[in-house]
Amino acid sequence: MTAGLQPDMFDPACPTTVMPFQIGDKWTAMVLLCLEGGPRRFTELRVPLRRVTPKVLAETLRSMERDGLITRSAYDENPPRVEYSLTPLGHSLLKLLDAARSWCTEHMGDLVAARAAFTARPAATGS
Amino acid sequence: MTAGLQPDMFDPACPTTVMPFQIGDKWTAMVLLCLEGGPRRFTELRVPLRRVTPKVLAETLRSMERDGLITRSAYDENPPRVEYSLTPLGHSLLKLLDAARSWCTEHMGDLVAARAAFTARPAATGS
DNA sequence: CTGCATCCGAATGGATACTG
DNA sequence: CAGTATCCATTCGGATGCAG
Repeated sequence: MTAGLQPDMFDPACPTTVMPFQIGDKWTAMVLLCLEGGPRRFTELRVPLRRVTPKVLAETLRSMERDGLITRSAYDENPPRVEYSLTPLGHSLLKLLDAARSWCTEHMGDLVAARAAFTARPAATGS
Repeated sequence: MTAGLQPDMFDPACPTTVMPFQIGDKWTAMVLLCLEGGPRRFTELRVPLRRVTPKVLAETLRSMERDGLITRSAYDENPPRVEYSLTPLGHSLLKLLDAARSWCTEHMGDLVAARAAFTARPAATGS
């Protein structure tokens, strides 16, 4: 496979962005997801992650590599090519991420309802 | 139960602090854990969380309440008393947290090893 | 006791521009 | 293409002090 990544893979409008769960840095989980389908190149990752600047993406990738979540393979060609891929450890994290996503799917309604209820509450005892 | 919380429940030296997960804000997960055994009072939470200032704890609690993770019960007594307890939603999150902790337990070795390997690496191609 | 207000410092995340 | 370097804005966590 390794079909191109969908540019709208992480729609900013997606309500899951307000989920109370985070893996690593802000973009770590998304990178994990992007890498799920096979190795990806730096620029390739920037497509669905178009909100991230190269600097931040590089930092994220670097820390993920440091933690053994991904592998960086640089090919000394011209033009240069670098590929990032998931390690077994990264894959195992993916499972956890999946659990988190399940939770989100399952309880998003409650969450939204809770927020709505909370917002509509201030008219209580006091003012 | 509701026995007193252990002051060293979250030892700063605990290596799990470097884990790549986070639920909500920095302290959310710990509050969740503290509330696992039953309702707790504000000051009571400050014992194991002695590193957190009242302001931040209040903020954390507030946002957790907003998300329907906990319930805040204020008793208009003298002296004032306020108790926080987990909602079903909070409990369900606890399960997820548990999954995360399992992952940590299981893969912490890999993580530490990866970091060590990464640190010891810079002597590669170049200087 | 509870927890809000103000001010502050550190850390993140990011924009822009430049290099191998 | 794949980053790095510099600078900047915002946010976050926190210290201190005050109020109900």
